[in-house]
Amino acid sequence: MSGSAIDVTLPDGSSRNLPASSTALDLAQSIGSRLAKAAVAAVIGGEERDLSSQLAQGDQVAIVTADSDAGRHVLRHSTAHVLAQAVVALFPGAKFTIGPAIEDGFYYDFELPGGKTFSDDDLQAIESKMRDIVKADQPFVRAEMSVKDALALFVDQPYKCEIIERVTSGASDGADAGEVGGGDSVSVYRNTDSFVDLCRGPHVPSTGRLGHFALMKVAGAYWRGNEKGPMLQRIYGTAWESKSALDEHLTRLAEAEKRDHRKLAVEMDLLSFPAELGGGLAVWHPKGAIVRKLMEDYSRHRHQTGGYQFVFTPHLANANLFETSGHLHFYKDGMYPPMEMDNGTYYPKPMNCPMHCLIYRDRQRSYRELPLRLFELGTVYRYERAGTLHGLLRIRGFTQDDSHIFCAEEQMADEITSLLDFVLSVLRQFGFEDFEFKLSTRDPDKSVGSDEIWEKATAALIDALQRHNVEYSVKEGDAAFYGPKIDIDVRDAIGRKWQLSTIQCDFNLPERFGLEYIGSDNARHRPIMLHRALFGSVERFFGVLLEHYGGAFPTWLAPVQVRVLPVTTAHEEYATRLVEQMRGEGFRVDMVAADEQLGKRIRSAKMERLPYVLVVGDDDVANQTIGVNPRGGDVVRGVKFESFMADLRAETKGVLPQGLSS
RNA sequence: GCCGGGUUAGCUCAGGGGCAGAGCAACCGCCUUGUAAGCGGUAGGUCGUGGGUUCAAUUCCCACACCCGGCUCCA
Repeated sequence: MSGSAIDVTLPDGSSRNLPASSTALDLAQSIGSRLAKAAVAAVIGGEERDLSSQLAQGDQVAIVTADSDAGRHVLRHSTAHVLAQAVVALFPGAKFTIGPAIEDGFYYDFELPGGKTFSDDDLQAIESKMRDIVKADQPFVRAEMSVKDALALFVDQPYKCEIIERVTSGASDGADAGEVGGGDSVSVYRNTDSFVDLCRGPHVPSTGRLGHFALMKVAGAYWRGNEKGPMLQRIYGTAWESKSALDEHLTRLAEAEKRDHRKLAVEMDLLSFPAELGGGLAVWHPKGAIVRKLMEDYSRHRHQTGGYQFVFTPHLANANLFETSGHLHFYKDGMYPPMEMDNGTYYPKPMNCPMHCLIYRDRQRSYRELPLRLFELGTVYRYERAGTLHGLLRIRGFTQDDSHIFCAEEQMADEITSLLDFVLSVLRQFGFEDFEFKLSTRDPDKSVGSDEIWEKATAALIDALQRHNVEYSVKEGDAAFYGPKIDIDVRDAIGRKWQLSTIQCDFNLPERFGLEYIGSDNARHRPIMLHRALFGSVERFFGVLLEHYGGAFPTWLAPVQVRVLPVTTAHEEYATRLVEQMRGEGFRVDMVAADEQLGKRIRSAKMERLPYVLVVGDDDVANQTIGVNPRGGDVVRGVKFESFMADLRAETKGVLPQGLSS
């Protein structure tokens, strides 16, 4: 081995001998030209660096390729720089702020002179300018400089100066670190004589490595996410390692758009949001209502057999109740305004828990009654700010599948553990298989109760998660004001994540309401309260389900399960007999008479996403058979009607108890 | 709440200071049909609401309601 050579170690443990002062790109080159072509950055000694970084003797080096998560992150971050350069070139005087890579893409926030805003036409012009920059194959040249020099360099860019000052003064909350790194010096990346951006990197070697991107939309965004700060103009884009990856992404977006629950709800005549009713308030049409009812029936069935007791509580309550619970203190702005009445002030309820506390407190409780599980499909009203409403997913009046479990402290861990089983089992019935767990902990500024009880409650939740042996992430400071919680996310049929269920531990409301039970020691004790919702909001869950199934509800949930189509009028009598028999067994069935051609009627049924279309003609009348056209399957002619019925019964059996299937 | 865009027939959308348009759906005929759009006809509108400019406003301006994309918020 010559003295002027170095050895570096690759991720697989092998080592490689290179000439001294070789760069990461040289290393990639020496491994293979295909790798070098795919390379966008390197990880040297655990740190993400540019490909132009020089390697030293003994370095651990991994080449980051464009088709990895880390590689796409680099591509997107670099593309954001190109966006900034294009905007600065096209809009003289524009101030650029931050431009990070995000899931599937990137954005960059700008402030335009005179408070101007971007239009869709601007977006096209900017994208075209970006393509010029890519074509010019400008290098990304890294430089480190002192804070003083950097401040001088960005003298016309107040937001950049603010970032530099915050990071170097140690005031950064971490969000800025992605831009500059930190320490006494900062790094910048220069593309041209006129364009240089503050950045930690790494970046691709040159803009020619980019190109599979698209600008998606323009939106307002607050500087530093601060509602009281200036409103900036944000441009969102997406960027990928190849044309095919970009196309796939755009196809996924189109697929998601097709599944949009607001669109499907109109197409399938499920529900609507009449403007006359006011924002965020829905009315349920018969076909949406039957699906919702089935969901609720299933929920009631599971709760009834799961040891819960049903309760009902009113929609309004005296302000005193919400003062006791603390809701008025923490969420007054999110509550509907009060109504003054002869004997006091009343509010529409934003939560059911205070009322369940009153039911508990109505009489003295014994330890023998615990855990006491109260369940209600309780409709609540929350004054969501106008700009936050979003179909069924963010709505002002909604129904929670809400339970409050009152238990002794020593029962808490077991109760949470069995609750997790219960939640997952219910969610699985709706076709969800992929779950993620999040533990939210206390925010000292927005909470009540002693440190001690918060620690106990958090420990109980962690214990339950560990007993289930599941991975979970921790969200610091995300808890409710009364206690920590576990939230459960699910992935839907096309891989999107939705937060649905929540299990919350509460030592505080029992104290505020003075809840007690008499223990076996004949002394008074304070119960623990567990809040939990599986669907969360029935409306929101319905919206998620609609997108998850793309409108094609499974047979047990479908508004119409079977449609019978007589080939001609002559077969209508036979068709009617079949319909009556199926309805007699509780199935949801209809018939469309032969006023239109069969092909047209089949098409309509398919567009309505019906699970089964039965076609009956001469052969079928003669042989007591049907033609079965199942959703997503092949047509089978000459099926014995009884055989189809046996399959249909088997398919829907056991979800709901007898008598609740419609 | 903030920034931007939007609202025309039941739905999807075109149009544009001077008689309001299409496709699908609906309704009425004809066709009697074997697995994803048969043919013909009819009807359907205070162009989101209110105000303003104008000889004239669905079109331009303002306000409000609702919707969409984000931001912020989300017990």
